[in-house]
Amino acid sequence: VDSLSNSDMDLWHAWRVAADTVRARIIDDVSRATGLSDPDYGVLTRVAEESRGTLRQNELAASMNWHRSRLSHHLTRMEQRGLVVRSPAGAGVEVAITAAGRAAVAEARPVHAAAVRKHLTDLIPDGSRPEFRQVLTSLGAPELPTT
Amino acid sequence: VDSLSNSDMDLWHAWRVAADTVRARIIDDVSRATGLSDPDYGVLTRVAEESRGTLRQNELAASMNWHRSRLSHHLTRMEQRGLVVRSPAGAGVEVAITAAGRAAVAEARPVHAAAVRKHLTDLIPDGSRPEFRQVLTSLGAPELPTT
DNA sequence: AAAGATTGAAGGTTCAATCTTA
DNA sequence: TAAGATTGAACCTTCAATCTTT
Repeated sequence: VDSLSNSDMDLWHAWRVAADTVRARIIDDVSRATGLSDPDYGVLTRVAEESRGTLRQNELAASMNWHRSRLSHHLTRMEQRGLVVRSPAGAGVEVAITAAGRAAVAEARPVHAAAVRKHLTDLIPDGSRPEFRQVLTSLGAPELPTT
Repeated sequence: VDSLSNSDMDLWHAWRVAADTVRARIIDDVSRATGLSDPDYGVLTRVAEESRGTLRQNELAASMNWHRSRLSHHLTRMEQRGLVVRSPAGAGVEVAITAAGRAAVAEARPVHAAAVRKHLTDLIPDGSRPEFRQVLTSLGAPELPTT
């Protein structure tokens, strides 16, 4: 068939609106309050959770599911703003969070948590949570290899 | 509080992964098969659904929830590729889909429908649909004015 | 050679400033 | 004047090509 059933169309629409809305609201709250973009926040929290505040650029990219070049471009901008520093490490590069970077995360974390609660988790009735979570998990699961 | 409960964190994580995954898969299928980006597809289908294949640029932006400038930049690129044409209309501008634009939509529509089914609706058990849809709708609902 | 990183180009998005026409 | 549209700058993302170190 070349188009969606009413029921599928309806679900698709609700999904798209919800996904766009929730994402935009959370990003907006965080960036408005702290000046950090969503990618900024992701990189900083990921590096900050390492005990040494340090991570191989390669592993950072892999753990965030980013292309090498995306991370490279982004770190260039973040380094210019003093949030992280790069230094050569063997074959690759090591990324370290700076004091300014830690301060930014400390400021952003509670704002982010509040935004997630306000725009997502608080809006989901307790009774619906388990099933909702279950559906989300299956949507995000890796595709089965085609063979 | 400045961080999320385990339950909230878990739900947030599942949400984010699912939202990113579904979006990426659908966009990927469509763009790989037709060369249309997600915004391209959105603009074309919106204009194509008008009986005259024509829409005020202003109304197009409003109905897609886009900023004026975003649409202006995007139409510039689409016009260069021959998918739409702009012409002055009173105070504003009228956007019309071209034959090439219609052909592109015709090609993309079934691909898009199949992708939505494959990556979203087919993965949701019938029994979960009503409640899932209900939750999505409340997430996407407009914020209550804060007065 | 292979892995890791960078670069430039092109598309996409937002913001603020500007221009145009009713 | 006000609504509608455009522009340029800055940031973000992807892709392909290149460079560097082991």
